[in-house]
Amino acid sequence: MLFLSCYNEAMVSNTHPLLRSLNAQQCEAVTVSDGPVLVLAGPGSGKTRVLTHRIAWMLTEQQVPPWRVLAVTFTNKAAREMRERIDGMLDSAGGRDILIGTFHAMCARILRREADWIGLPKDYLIFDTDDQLAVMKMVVKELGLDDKRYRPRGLLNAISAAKNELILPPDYPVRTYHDEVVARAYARYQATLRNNNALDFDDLLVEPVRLFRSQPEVLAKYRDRFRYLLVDEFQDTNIAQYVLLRLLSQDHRSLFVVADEDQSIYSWRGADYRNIQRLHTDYPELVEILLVENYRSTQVILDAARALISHNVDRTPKDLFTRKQGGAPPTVREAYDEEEEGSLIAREVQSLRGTRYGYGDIAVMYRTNAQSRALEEAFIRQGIPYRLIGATRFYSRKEIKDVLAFLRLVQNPEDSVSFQRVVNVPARGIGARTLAKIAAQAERDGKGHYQACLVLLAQGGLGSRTSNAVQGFVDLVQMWRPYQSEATVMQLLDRILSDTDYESYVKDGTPEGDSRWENVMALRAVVEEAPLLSLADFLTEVALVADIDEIEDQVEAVTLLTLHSAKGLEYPVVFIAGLEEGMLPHSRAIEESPQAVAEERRLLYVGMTRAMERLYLSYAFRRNWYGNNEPATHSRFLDDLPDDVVGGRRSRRQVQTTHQNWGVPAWPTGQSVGGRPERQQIQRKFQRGQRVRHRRFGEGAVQDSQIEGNDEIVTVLFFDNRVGVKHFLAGAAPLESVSEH
DNA sequence: AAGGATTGCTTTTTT
DNA sequence: AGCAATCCTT
Repeated sequence: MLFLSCYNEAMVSNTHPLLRSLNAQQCEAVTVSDGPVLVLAGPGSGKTRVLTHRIAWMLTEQQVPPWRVLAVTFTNKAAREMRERIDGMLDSAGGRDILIGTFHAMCARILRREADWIGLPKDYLIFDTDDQLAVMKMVVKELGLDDKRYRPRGLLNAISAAKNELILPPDYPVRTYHDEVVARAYARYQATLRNNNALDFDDLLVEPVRLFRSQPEVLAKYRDRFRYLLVDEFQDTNIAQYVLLRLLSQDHRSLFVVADEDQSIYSWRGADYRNIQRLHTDYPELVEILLVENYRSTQVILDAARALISHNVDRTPKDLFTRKQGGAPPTVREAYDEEEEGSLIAREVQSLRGTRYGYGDIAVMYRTNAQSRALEEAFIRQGIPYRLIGATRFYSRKEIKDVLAFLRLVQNPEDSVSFQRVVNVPARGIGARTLAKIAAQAERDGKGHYQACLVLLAQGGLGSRTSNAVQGFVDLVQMWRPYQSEATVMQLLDRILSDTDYESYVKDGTPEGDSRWENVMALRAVVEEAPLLSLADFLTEVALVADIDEIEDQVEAVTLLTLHSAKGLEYPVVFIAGLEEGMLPHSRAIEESPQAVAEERRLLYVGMTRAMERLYLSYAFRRNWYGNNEPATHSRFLDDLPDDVVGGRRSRRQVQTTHQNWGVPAWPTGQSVGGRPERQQIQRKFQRGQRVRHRRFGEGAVQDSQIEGNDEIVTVLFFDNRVGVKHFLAGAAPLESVSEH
C-alpha cells in the first residue's frame, strides 16, 4: 500500500485541526466519501482513533446532527472512551447525543421501545449464561431427556450457534435423531424464555432482525434515524449483527467499518470474519483503505508479532511498520512449573518498577482464567498490587445474583428462574419436594412459578408448615411490587435487604462472609450512582456490562487478564504466560481443527501486539493439569518467532539449566527505548525552530511539538523537498538534535 | 428439610 | 485440584 504524497499529508494536516494528529492514510480514511468504507488495519494503527475522528469530522464538516450517528464498539469501555474523546475534540458535549455502544446495548434499547410490534413484552428481562443453563435444565427435565446424553450446556451451544445464524426452531436442520432432539429442546427452551418474559443474549440480536424484516415501517424509521453507521472491530461480528447492519444501511449505504482479520478471536461465539468478504459482495462500491503504520510497539516487538502471524494463510498480508526503531527484544523464558513462572514474572515486575515503569504500565496475560491463580499467589508473596480482570465476574457472584433475582422478581413475577433461585433464600423451609409441587402446578397451568404458588395456597394443597413458608415468601414479593412504583431502585433494594435480613444471612463470621456483604454494598453503590434509572433499565444495564468495562486507567496495579479481554488495550510492558502446547494453542483447539489453531495463533498475536516497549513470553516445563503435574512442551508458536529477535531459547537441554538457575532473576534487562520520560511528568525534548536530523530523511526544522498521552509528537519540515513534513514520536528516539553553525 | 460426605466431572475464551 | 451434583445422615 502506497502512501499519499507528503504534500497531501502536509496539506490535510495543516488545513484541519481535527486531523492534525493523523497521518495521510488515516486522514484519507476519515475524509473519504459518504458511501461504504472498510478500513483494514493492523494492531496499534489507530483504528479506533480514525473512527473517532470520522465522527467528529462528520459532525463539524458535514453538519451531521449527532443523533443520526450510530457507532458500535466492542465494549462499553471503548464506547465511553470514544464519547469522551469526541467531546474533547469538539470542545462540547456533542458526544452525548450520539448513540455509541455495543450491539447488544443498542438492540436492547430498540427492543425496549418496539417490542410489541413482534409480540414481546417491553419489560423483558435479559437472561445471562447461568439463567440460560437453569432454563435448559428445566427443559431437559420436562422433556424427560437423559442429561448425560443431552447435556444442557451442549444443547445451549447448539442453540446459540443456530441463533447466531438466524435459524429459528422450526427451521433447525434435522439430519440425525440427535438433531431432532436439539430442535425440540430449542423450541421448548424458546417457549420457556417467553413464559419467563425473558430474552437471552442471542435473542437480543435475533429479535431486532425479526422486527426489521417483518415491520418495514419500523425499519424505515431506524434507517432514517441512523443515517451514519460506524463499526469498530468489525471482524468480530456474527451473521445476525451483519444482517442488522445491512438492513439498516441498505438505502443510504453510509457504513464505515474498521477491521483486522488477524485479530479475529471470537469465532467460537459466532463471529465470522468472512463478513469482511460479504461486505465486498454486498457493497460493490466499497472503498477499502489499508492502515499499516503501527504507533504502539517498537520495531522488534512488531517484527516478532509479524513473524508469528505470517504463518496463517487466508489473510491479507500487511506490511506493518513502526517508526519506533529498535527497542528491547522480546524474550522467551522457561520456568520449572507455573509457580516458578509466577515468581519469575513477579520478580521481573519488581525490578521494572524501579525504572520508569509503574505497576500500572504492566499487564500479564494468559489463555485461561484458571492460570491466574499461580500468578496471583506470586504477586501476593512479593507484595505487588494487582487487579484481576474477569475471573469471577462481579455480576455472577452468588450473593449478587441473589439480590438481583429479588429485584427481577419484583419487576417480573413470571421469572421462574429467579423465583427458584431465591424462594428459599434465606432458608425458610421450602425444599426440593415443595419446589417440585410448585413446578408441577406451574406446568399444569402454563404459568410461572410465582403464580403457581398463589394457586397452591388458594387450593390449600400444601401442608400447614410448608404453606406458611410459601405464604411468607409470597407476602414479601407482594409487598415489594406496589412499593416499586413509588420508590427508587435504591429504596427498593434497601427494603429488600432489610426485609430479608440479607446481611446476617450473608455474613457467617468468616472473611468470605464479610466480603460477600461488601459485594452487596458495592452493588448498592452501583445503584446509587444512577439514581434516575428505572428498574427495567437498571437490570438491562447490569446484564450487559463486562468486567473489562470496569477497568479504570490510572490504577497503580499490575493488570492480570486473559488474552481475549486484552483486545483493544495497550501496555508499555506485557508478559504472556503459559506458552505451552495444550495451553496456547489450547488442547481443545488442537483437537478441533487447523482453523481453530490458527485462531489461537491470532490470539497470541493480539497479546503480543498489546506491548508498547517490552514483551516477555514464558512457559513452564511442568504444569498442573486436572490435578496432576504433567510435563509440558513449549508452544509451537515459539518456533515461529525469529531467532534473532527472541533471545535465549528453549531446548531440552536448557530445561536442566533453568532448573538449576532457580531463584536467579535471569530476564535480560535489554536496552531502553529512547527517552520515555517518567510517567508523572512528560517533558518536551523538542521545540519549534530546533534543527534535527533523521536517519532516513536527513535534516529538518521542528515545526511543532505537542504532548499527547505519554509521548511527544514532533512535526518536522525536512529540508529535502521530496520529504516534506513528517510527524514523529519522540519516545522512539528517531531524531537527533543538530547544533546550528 | 438441612447439612455434611461422596462422587464424578471438568476448563477455553465472553456480549 | 476444585466444584457441583448426588447421596446419606440426622
